[in-house]
Amino acid sequence: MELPGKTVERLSQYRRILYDSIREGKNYIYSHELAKMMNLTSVQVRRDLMLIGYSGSQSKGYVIKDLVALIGKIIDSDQGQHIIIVGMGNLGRAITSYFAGKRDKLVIVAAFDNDLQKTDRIVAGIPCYHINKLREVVEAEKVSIAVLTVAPEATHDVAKKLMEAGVKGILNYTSVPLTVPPDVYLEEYDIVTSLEKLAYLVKS
Amino acid sequence: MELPGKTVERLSQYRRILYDSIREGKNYIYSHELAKMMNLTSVQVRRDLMLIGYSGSQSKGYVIKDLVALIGKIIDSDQGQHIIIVGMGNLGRAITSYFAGKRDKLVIVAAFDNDLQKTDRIVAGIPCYHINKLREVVEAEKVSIAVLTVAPEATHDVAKKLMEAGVKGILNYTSVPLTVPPDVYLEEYDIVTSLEKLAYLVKS
DNA sequence: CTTATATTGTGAAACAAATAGCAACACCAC
DNA sequence: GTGGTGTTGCTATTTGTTTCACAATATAAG
Repeated sequence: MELPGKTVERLSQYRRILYDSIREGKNYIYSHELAKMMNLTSVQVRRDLMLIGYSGSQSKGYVIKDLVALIGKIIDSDQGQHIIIVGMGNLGRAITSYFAGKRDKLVIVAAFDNDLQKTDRIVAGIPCYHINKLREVVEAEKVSIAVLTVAPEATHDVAKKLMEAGVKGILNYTSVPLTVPPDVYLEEYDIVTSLEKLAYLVKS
Repeated sequence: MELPGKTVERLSQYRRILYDSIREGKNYIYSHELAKMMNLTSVQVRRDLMLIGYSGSQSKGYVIKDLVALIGKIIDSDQGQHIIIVGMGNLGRAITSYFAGKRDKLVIVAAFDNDLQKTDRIVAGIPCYHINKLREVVEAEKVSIAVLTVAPEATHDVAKKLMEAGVKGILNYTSVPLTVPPDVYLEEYDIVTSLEKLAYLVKS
């Protein structure tokens, strides 16, 4: 099953909201309720759920627990996936502490930096190694995803090392656009670009 | 002129790359060179430039200086725009130090927090106020854009305050989806969602 | 039982974005 | 000059995503 990227993003967010609903004691939810909480239309919610083949009850809506389980089957891997943070500056630390323990199936297992002050220690709760141990750790820990928060000038070099070590997903927070082969997946979010886009929109 | 959102994002990135090229002493650039640096096709570059009405020379390519100037006319406001960071935790500080001085026409003028340890001081180079001074500062400094990095439970409340104070663009880095009226622009980037999307892609 | 209401599920239309294809043109080598 | 090459600019097409419109269905009320 080949899901549109946007749908996958929304599934992740549906799940988070549904966890909250479960915590509040809800068992069922209507498409328009979920839509309202996510600031989109009920049609879009139903379309997304149709794409993953989930059916609700026409009077009670969707069974939250079942839906969460199905989203889990789609997004999560049974054995979980291991993540590393490369570049333990402000942003790297922020992401690490923010994410810590948020998801069962996604675990940040290590961080890397080239600053000897930070390496071979626990930083923000996870072990931080020198960048030259990257390959070793990636292979030993079976790391599949890397978050890239290094300085711009190091980006290309580090990205190359990551791919050579076998990382298949890169979340690039640097301002340098990357090129990856087709078997590697890349998500890029640049703060300056986001702010400039807003500046353009606000201006008009 | 109504530009596609994706085109605006790319324009921001073209400009950054073009600055580098100028620094290297280049005066002209071909669509395929720019495309290669950004990991897209030359057709896409030319179409973006067509949309903003820029014409290059058929043999020498585009005049970098002129192109940068035109992108500036589209994205920047003459008088510049003022930005605030709301929530001076790890992420807020990371964004502040990362962005500081990166752009002439976009200036971070203040930060806000509810932690008295951080307020009424300079944090990461900018003045940090208590959140209850938000409206006052937004009006005094003519702030048009806010970066939201507060705790999830405070998100809705703070977003409401921002809009009441007259902020027209919100960059939401919290995990809580926001709803905004049509005259306010919103960009949302959630780390968990990005990682889960990668997890889905890597899995298959 | 019948009707009114609220919901899901989905084909079709509309919209947005990326890609392909090609004419027009400038330059170079000869 | 003339032909070859490499480039831009633009139209048409394809692809991906969202929205519309409505049939089907379950429930509740009369």
